[in-house]
Amino acid sequence: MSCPVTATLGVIGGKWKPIILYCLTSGTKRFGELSVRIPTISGKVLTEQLKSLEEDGLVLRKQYKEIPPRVEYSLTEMGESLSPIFNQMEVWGNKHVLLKS
Amino acid sequence: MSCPVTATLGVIGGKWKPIILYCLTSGTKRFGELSVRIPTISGKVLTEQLKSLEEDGLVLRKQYKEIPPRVEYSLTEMGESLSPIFNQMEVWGNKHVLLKS
DNA sequence: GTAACTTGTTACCTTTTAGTAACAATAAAA
DNA sequence: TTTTATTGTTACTAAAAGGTAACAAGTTAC
Repeated sequence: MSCPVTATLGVIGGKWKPIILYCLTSGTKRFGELSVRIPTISGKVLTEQLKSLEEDGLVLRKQYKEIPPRVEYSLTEMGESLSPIFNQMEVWGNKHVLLKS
Repeated sequence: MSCPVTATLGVIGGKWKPIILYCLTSGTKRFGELSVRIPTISGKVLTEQLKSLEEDGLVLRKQYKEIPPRVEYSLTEMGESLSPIFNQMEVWGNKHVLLKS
């Protein structure tokens, strides 16, 4: 594949990944915190997407051996490097969607 | 909805819209040209997505009354304003995906 | 001793999304 | 006169994605 945008979308594209990644740009979050911030995603799907992001090296999963379980998700360096994309989305959304209504 | 990134993704998110929009950043394209540049999308879905993008004011559809039909798609001013987002995706894709292999 | 806490997994079912094939329309080329 | 060209639409089918509910595990609080 020679198109860099297609390549990027292959990793961060889809219905849920961008929002999950964006949530993590404001710092480490537990599973439950992510669920609260993204209320429309089901637990099953959140688990699946986080696993996929971890496999792609964008998200770090840190599990504490406690009961009840505690798991923290954060961005890797590669995940952090996505921030310019989300910054631009933020700028655009403020200008073209939120200020419209 | 108060999150600008969620707002942006509501308009340009999904499996196909980003790539269609990105294709159009390099200028007006006919339906057939888009099909060639995005070979994995079926005609049905391309029609559906273009219609949705048109309804959201990102894409302009210009139909010529000729036989065989000729239809040209281009970005509106609002669609053009997305380019910083795609530029950042281009930068990221080159750096983190394409140069890896 | 029983319930609640948290982060999952799994099985099953529903919904959404997407693919395929047939059809339309008509002027120009073969 | 039959085929080709282009951009769709529609009906039907297949695949992907997502939702729900049950279950697990062990410590702490009731």
